[in-house]
Amino acid sequence: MDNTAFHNAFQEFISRKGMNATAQRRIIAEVFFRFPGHHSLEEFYQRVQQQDPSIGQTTVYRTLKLLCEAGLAMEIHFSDGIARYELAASDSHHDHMVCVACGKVIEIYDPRIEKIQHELADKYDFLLRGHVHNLYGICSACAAQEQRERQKGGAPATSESDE
Amino acid sequence: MDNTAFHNAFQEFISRKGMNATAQRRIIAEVFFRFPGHHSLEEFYQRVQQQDPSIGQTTVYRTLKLLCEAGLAMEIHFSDGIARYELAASDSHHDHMVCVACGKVIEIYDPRIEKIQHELADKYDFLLRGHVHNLYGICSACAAQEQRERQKGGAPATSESDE
DNA sequence: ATAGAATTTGACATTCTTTTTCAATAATGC
DNA sequence: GCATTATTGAAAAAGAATGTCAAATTCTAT
Repeated sequence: MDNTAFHNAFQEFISRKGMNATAQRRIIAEVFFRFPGHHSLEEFYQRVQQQDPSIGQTTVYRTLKLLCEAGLAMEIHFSDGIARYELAASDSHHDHMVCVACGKVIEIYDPRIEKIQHELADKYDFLLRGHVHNLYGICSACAAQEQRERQKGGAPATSESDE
Repeated sequence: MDNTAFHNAFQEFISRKGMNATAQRRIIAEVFFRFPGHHSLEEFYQRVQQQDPSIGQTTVYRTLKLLCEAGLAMEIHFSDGIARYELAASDSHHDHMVCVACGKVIEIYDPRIEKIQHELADKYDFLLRGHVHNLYGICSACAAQEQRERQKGGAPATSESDE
């Protein structure tokens, strides 16, 4: 996969803001564009460390924010309170099915939803920059588990491990 | 509006877990059911304080978590890192249009999306418990503002007030 | 009603993440 | 090369979420 277009867009944003292109920013953007999925600051920091151990966490944090400002990244939240960052390219999608019992995340995609989103943005006169769409539920494995729990005891403090 | 059904559901959940019904829990649930929209812990705490100043923040926090566990509340996140809680009733919706420039939030609703969500849940074999659907963009007012900024100076540190 | 056991509460402490600060470093323009 | 300005990274600060624990409350069984 070639991320030249992303790098160019970031470069363009940087210079439009009158900022400098630095080695750190390039490396962090590189890692961000090449590391698919939704990851926390910590996870990106780990990856960046492997490329260049001298880069600090603060710089990774700031560069991720910068990527968000540039419209290239999106900050997303599931339900654990940790911010995650994801590529905000038009051909990437931000629809997730999250199991509230085991935390499993499945990426989902439905073109009809994309279409409706654009309609809604038009209706409310918004310039759409991105979206977060999370469906929360119980996956089949956890549902079966819960079923078993419930059949066993009458109502014995219904499993603490709900989170 | 009558929230008896909600109170009953909460009561039922409480006793099913073998917990006690207390005045605090009743008051907090009352405030939660009567205070429409999506609010932070702090906001609920303020409201609860007005009803009964002796109730502590910790208890509000715990009761909101409890309401989530009971499936009556949902924890939602926009992009400021603060958890908000919203009624998770089947006839309430969790679709928001958020302006990333001024922070304005508009509630949106489209029955087609609801329908597709159920289809997707079926497809991936999930028991749907709720969802969060946020569209991020620039509202018309902020878009106009941004346009003006851009035309003025060439690229004078393009407005710090981006958040 | 009342004692005893268990739960709940609320102030405070702790943990964890996010954000700011500031001196040192690096880049840029002259 | 030198002065100016931006950037970096360690550490501190701020802020939110969660844990602790003694005191208060609730429940259950007399």
